[in-house]
Amino acid sequence: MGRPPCCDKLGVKKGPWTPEEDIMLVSYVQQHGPGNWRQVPTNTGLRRCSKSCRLRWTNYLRPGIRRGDFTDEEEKMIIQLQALLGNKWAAIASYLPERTDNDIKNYWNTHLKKKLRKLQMGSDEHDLIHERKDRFMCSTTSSSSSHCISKGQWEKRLQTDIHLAKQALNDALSVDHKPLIISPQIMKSPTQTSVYPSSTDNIAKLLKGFMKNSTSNNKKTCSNSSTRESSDECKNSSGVDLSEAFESLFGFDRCFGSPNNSEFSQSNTSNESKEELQFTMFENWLLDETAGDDVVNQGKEDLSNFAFDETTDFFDD
DNA sequence: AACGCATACAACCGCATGGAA
DNA sequence: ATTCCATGCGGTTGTATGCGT
Repeated sequence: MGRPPCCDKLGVKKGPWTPEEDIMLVSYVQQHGPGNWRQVPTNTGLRRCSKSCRLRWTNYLRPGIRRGDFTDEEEKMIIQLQALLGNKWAAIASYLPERTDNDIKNYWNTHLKKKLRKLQMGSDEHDLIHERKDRFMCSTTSSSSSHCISKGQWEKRLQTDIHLAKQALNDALSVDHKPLIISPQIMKSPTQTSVYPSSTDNIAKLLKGFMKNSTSNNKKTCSNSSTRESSDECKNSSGVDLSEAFESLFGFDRCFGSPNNSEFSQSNTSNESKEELQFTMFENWLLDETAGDDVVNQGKEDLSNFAFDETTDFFDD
């Protein structure tokens, strides 16, 4: 029996999301929380497949997503984890809570794959290639190795590392599916909120880009690009000040600290009672999500002890 | 300035999985 | 035990943008 399509193909919009659609989706999730995606198109009026809504939320609108350049630390971590786990992007993403699996996957495919290939093919000298292969093997394996090892040893070590990684994953999953925080930046942060900007940022950037585009080219809708630059024009084609509308929707953003997190939140006036009112179920859900990381951090040293120090010169040529 | 190619990334597609009925 | 549904996941595609000629 064939599986029915996840959504009616007729009348379902595809392609890039507009800021208006984003706002509709985020406001819905704010009220109802994520989940029950099947109901989202019906309840929001979005002419999108439920799957598309979920994907848009998890990959772009969800709070806590950091976009843009990957740090060296993140890069190394991805390489390490990819070596251990393979293309298990969701598993890898669980170690980089600010990044989505999609982002990591894209980054791997567009940057890291190439970098590694270059590293392996970069030298004409055969010996040098061997030396680098050995370095690669050393650097992608156990933290405890400070010298290069034979292939057999390397395979054994890899198995051990996989075992450790699995253990760490189990640990992570056993504590209420909280992500394992490895990033030093996150470790250092006194509260999770400072590294957990709301989705406001994501849409704020997007909106600004949209406004820029819509003023110069009304017929073209832009969606999503973190690279879109700012514009002072924040009205859409219908004259609605989207930034204001957005602010009214997401004024709670300031509750999550980080004043530089949101361009919109900067213009907020302090109003405690208003803030309290805006402290919705959605926020509680967010806060719940951020709780308990300290507990998770315990006993996660197996994986966090990966020898980043051994790979610090990984891309040095 | 125009064109073509390369790159980056958002979004889609189809399959897998787990849970409820 | 079986079916159905919701969601998760990884691979792939489409398109905007950048860059070189």
